[in-house]
Amino acid sequence: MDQYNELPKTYAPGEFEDRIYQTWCEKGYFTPDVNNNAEHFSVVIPPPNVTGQLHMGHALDETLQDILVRYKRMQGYNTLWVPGTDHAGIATQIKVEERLRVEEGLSRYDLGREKFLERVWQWKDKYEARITGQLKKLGASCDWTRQRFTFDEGCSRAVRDVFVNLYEKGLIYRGYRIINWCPRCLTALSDAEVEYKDQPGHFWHIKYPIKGEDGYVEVATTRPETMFGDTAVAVNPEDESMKHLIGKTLILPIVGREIPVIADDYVEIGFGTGCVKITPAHDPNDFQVGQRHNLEQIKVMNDDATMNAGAGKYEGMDRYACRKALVADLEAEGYLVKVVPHDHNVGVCYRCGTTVEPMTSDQWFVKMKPLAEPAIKAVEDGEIRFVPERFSKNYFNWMNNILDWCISRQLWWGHRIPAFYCDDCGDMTVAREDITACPKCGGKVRQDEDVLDTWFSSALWPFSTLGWPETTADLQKYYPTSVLVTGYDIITFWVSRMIFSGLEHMGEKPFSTVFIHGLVRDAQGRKMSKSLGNGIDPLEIIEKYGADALRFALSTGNSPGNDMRFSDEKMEAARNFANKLWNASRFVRMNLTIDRVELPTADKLAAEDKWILTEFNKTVANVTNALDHFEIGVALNAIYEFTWDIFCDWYIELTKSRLSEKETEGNLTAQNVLCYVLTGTLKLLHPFMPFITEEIFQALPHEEESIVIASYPVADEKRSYAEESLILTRIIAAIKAIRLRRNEMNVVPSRKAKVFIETKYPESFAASTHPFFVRLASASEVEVSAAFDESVVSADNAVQIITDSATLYLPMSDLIDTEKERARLEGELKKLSDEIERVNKKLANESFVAKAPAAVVDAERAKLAKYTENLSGVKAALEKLK
RNA sequence: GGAAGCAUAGCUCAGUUGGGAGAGCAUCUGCCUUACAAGCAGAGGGUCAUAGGUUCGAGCCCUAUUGUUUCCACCA
Repeated sequence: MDQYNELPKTYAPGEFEDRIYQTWCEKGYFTPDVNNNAEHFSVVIPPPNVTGQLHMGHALDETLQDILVRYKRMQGYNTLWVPGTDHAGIATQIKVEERLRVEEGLSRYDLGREKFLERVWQWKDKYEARITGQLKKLGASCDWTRQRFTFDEGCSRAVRDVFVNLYEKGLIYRGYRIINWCPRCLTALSDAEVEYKDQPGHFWHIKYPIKGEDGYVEVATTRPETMFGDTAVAVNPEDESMKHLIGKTLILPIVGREIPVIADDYVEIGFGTGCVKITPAHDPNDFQVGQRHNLEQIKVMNDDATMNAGAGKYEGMDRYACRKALVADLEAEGYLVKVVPHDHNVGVCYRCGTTVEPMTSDQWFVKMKPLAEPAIKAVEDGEIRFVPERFSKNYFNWMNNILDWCISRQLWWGHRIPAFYCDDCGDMTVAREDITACPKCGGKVRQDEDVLDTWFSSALWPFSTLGWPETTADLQKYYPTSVLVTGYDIITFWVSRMIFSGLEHMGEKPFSTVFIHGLVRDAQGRKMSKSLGNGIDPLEIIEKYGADALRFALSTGNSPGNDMRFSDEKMEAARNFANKLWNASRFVRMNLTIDRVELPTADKLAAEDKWILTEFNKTVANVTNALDHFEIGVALNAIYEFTWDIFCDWYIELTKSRLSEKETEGNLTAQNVLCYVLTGTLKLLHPFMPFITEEIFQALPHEEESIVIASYPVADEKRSYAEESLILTRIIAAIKAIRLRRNEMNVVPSRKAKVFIETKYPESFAASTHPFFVRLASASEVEVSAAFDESVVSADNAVQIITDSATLYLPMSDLIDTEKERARLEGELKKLSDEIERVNKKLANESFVAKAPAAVVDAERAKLAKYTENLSGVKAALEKLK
């Protein structure tokens, strides 16, 4: 045993986690051989944004991935986990701008595009390194030789190719459309990037005078300042009360411009005033109406949401200042009918929270319908599967109603759109390589200033990271990837776009399974967020409890798609489990003399050995089954229960007597079984808690160089002994019964007493003469007999305990309160009678006996027999008490 | 407005083909039984949201209701 490490007295994860991770990397365990013929299992990491550091949500996501990846690696798959980060265009740019403003008082314009981008790259390097460090701390078994970044050279190449391909197929176009505009970030946003928040607001009812008449039309609006862009008022053609207005001309108050009344069924009869002001340049619905009626689009705001010349005397005012001033003026001039409070949903920028302004603008779009169709089909046909399945509804809902995707962003940090405009002839060229001269006239060209939506590059992640557009060995081996692990909050942004991108550009789905997890919430169930300040830093947790404990806490009780709460209590429970495993291993380690483990043949195994092997194999089957179904929490729970409740609480105790007899065959057998089961348990647990399992693995006799590359246990039927395990079931029941009775009688454990056992299974209890039983029965000595021997013990001086397989007599008359004992027995009598009645009723039910499976009926009959027997035992005991 | 999830012990949650409900924490009792007090041995505690239905049998399947969370759409 000398060649193996000792285990220090206390579990101190900080002492070994970093060291172990470094060794793993040096040994190259995480770098698969692409030429290995084994079936592949590949995962691409959802690339964290380089905006900052990892939070608990990431820790959960990475932990789940690592569990799957390590599991499959141990099962012998050619396993690859590609790590990387996302440039996160708008989010990162905001961060860097913010820091520039705070620290240097500069804007990005002060620096200029090139210098500003240099700063962003510096930022990226810093945070990418930080994120990488965190992943390593967490134990993520990523292949760092294949690390990628959405804005690295290869990914940029992929983006460029995809853009040109789609453009050439007519699936990317440039158009003057209405888009969501963030006046703070000064960029267009896609529909997915707008969040809706309930805000209190008002309906302002305004009079629009009818030209040539005394009357007026009353319109209601939540955004009066857009009035300057009105080019019509619409009414529903079916609305009898409004019909007479159609075709008339109105005069915009304050402005004095003339606009027509048009008919459009977009207007809902009965809602509001029945008249809707139409502002095609500042409202998506009005834009549609405007298209149908060929209305002029008048933009009344600048990019920063101040009013432009279209707003006349309000030019230069902020939109809200303008609103206030305008309303005041309308009121003063008698145009304001009333103001009604009205709560409504306001779209805000998902990055900065500023209220977005719908605006017409020149932008690039991806035509979605043709791309969405095959993507919908792939999920419908089950080629791609969501776990849990219900999230596919989410996906269908989004994909079926999808509108064209606005992909251009007026930012600097991102993939520049490869469109070149000629100064001379005005032609536009979309090119795979940068050009300087116009292919048509040779004139000087300038590249489009805009960059692409950051999700445009993330959409390509499953194949761009494997080398596409080159046909690399990695791409051939590892695409399509096996599982994508991510939160439900990102299905529309990312998952859906990866699916249609993979199908379009690779001709094949990007992954087979989408494993969805929930959010990590705080102890009160709130979302963790910066503004609430309730975020928990995974590094702090690792510092305090260790990475294994964090991983345990995140995976215990985890069920697919459900949110989870994170709390100190959970961390303590996790750390306690690690500590338990540590100490159990330390116990095994200090009793070892063997330096090689060989499971003894069945004839040498003691009853408890057969029992623990049987239980172990049951656990293996349960764990693998759960993992195969992504039931992470269920799998871990099975390991937890086996480790603590079965292995530690019973088996280790059961081996103590043999371990104390040095150099006997029994001792060696116990050592081997202990080692075999403990090592197997470590392997089962390794995907969940990689560090502690490796540290202990190295301290025990082992064949494989590292537990990382050891093979995952397979349930071994030949090493399961169901029948002989009943022996332990009987003994454990007896021990528990004795403990309970002594506890009820307030007998201190140190007080020794004899136990007499009367049983139908003397062979089972023969084992109980073994010293371990003495120990376990809490300081009792044991005598077994097939029949009750009045001469040794009588009811007058003994407590009787009746279990399924034996009657136990504890001669403790001096400790017993007779009345108490009688009450207890009567309680028992009542309980048994009730049970017998219940079972009798059930068995008397003819349809139950006829229709229920035979096994179930037999089980009930067996129960009845057992209860009846126990009942007579209790009756006899009561009799004797008298 | 459309859709989905959740509702189980005081708290946080498991419960995988329907066969008399479990864990962790908390509470109570007793233990320093030399691997572990980050521990050991026990105990108490639940009309499985409500009402119907299917079934011999429902925490689990179906319907409705209530509460709650989330996603999508969005009415000027």
